[in-house]
Amino acid sequence: MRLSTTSEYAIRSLVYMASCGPELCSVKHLSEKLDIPYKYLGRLMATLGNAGLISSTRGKNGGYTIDKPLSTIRLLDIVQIVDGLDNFDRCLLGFPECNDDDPCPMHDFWKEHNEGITEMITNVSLAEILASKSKKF
Amino acid sequence: MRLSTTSEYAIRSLVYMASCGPELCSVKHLSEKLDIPYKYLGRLMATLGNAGLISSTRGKNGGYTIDKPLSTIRLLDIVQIVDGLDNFDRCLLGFPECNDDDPCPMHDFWKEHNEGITEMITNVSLAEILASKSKKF
DNA sequence: TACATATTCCACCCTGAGGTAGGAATTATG
DNA sequence: CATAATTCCTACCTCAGGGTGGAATATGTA
Repeated sequence: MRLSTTSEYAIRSLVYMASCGPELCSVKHLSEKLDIPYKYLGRLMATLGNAGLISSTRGKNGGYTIDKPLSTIRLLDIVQIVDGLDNFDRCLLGFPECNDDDPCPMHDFWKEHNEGITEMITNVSLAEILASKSKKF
Repeated sequence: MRLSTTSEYAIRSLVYMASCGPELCSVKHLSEKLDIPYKYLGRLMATLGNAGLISSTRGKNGGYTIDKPLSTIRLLDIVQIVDGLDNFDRCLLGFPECNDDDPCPMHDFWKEHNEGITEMITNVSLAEILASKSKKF
């Protein structure tokens, strides 16, 4: 019942970048601010860049920036790029066919939570997350 | 947002055993009925036995049986034995200190789902699961 | 040129899932 | 009673994938 470490890194990095506005964030800066391994974060940011979620600038004073409206970047998009969506909207016992008509033994107990989480990651965007009162990244 | 494969195996096996009543279930029988790798299931059942959740009988016509009231075996107990509880009641972004007073950026969005799931696995027992109308194991 | 930064390739460690090989206990059967 | 069959049990081995670090390369700025 958790995200992968990589997804955690990605979300935290993007939330921090969003909080910094349009200015460039280098991997080194992000790594130090968020206490994320530098090399690993470098590759993760490249992945997010290749997916079109962020854009990069090389050379001195380079870095990454978010060049899309924050409300268009949903949690779902981030997780999908990093980990895929196989672990979401999934039968708790792993049955490929599990629904109201042909439920697994856990279906009735799992359904509401599964749907709630799926709805949450689908609808929550960086804009909503930034509006929270958190002091952490 | 899923259980480990091993936890899935454990729950499915115990639900099936519960549905069989007090009679012995061999690993071979369970493996074939539930389509779970034989050797892997053997070790898993031994683990559940060592933890006291089920009891074993060796020799011909031997197997495993549940000798406790089904209402006393909670989903939490099963998952705890197999995987531990580190992945439950956990901050979505991995912060060790995350609560209403010092929340992470995702806290407000994750809290209700986290609490709901924790409450579900804590309160649902094999007795309730057996009462469901599922035809799968 | 010198430096800072992104980007890519390779090697490593740990864990989960699964397999191989045998030992220990109990029962069926000649 | 003796032996074979069945079953639990335990110790290692393999393999893939996630997370990590080192090193080298590409690309831009001062």
